Amino acid sequence: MAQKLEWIFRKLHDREYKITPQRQVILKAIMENPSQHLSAEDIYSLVKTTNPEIGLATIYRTLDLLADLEILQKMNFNDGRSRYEFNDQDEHHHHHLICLRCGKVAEFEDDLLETLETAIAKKRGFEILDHQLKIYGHCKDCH
Amino acid sequence: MAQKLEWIFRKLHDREYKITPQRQVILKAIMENPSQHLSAEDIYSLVKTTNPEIGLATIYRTLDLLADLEILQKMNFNDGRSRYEFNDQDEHHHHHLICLRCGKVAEFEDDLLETLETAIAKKRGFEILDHQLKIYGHCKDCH
DNA sequence: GTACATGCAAATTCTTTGCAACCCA
DNA sequence: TGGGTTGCAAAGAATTTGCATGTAC
Repeated sequence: MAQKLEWIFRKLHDREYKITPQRQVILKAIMENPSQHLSAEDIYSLVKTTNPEIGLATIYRTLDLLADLEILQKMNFNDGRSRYEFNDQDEHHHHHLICLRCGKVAEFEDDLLETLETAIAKKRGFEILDHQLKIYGHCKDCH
Repeated sequence: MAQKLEWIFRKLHDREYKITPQRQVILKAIMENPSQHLSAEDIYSLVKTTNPEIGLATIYRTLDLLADLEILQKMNFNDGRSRYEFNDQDEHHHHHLICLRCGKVAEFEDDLLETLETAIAKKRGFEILDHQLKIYGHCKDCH
């Protein structure tokens, strides 16, 4: 984890972005809450406990930056706000099972899509960079 | 197409919703612009040419209603607004290829996901009602 | 020292809501 | 007729922006 942070700092540094305390605490907050699909507001409240003076605009600007750098992935679950999580390109992609009753979002891993992707790429001349699969339904508890 | 409209009117009627002229023109506008992934504002401008007095709030209320009835599907392409299209449950699901350069959204059909879905359903006890696959990359023209 | 970052508040944008007038069934 | 619907304007919610001040490098 410290290793991951270092890697990110280096990525920022390489592109001449400053490693500000705000950026550090925001990254730490996200890192300490894995698989939480945090919104800007979520991160704001997490970070305000240690850095009360931080502004919500800084959160938004930082999240935008990190998403541009492909460090975070910006996602949307149709609940009116964007949510963010690490974009671990080295790991397998994971997808989301969204319960329409309780709203819980679970994750699952999968490789099956890869065969599908190569087929699409060939057929449509589309260069695939990323994908997102959302499955809606009722989770075990609500079913 | 007239048949589809009739089916929708019947669905509305069955649930005691009124078939107002506004609802009719909104449905027609969406029907006459297939595969366009229209936003509320898009539909507003389409409809205003023939019904200048219509209000944007009516568009939103109608789209909400139609999405609740699963006549439309509400989708999100991270461009800051919701987009809508018919939810043709009888047809095969189609998914989206989103170009990160020009923003074009193309569709493709697929059944491969079904094997994946039954596996998930069994393993996680998750009852699947719907799914959405988005693939990001560069389209043929931008590549 | 300087250009990039931040905090604050105001502005924007999308969407929702309250309410009186309206009109489909 | 009467309750669902509409249009309008105002309210809300999420996100962005302008600008003076602050600070990483």
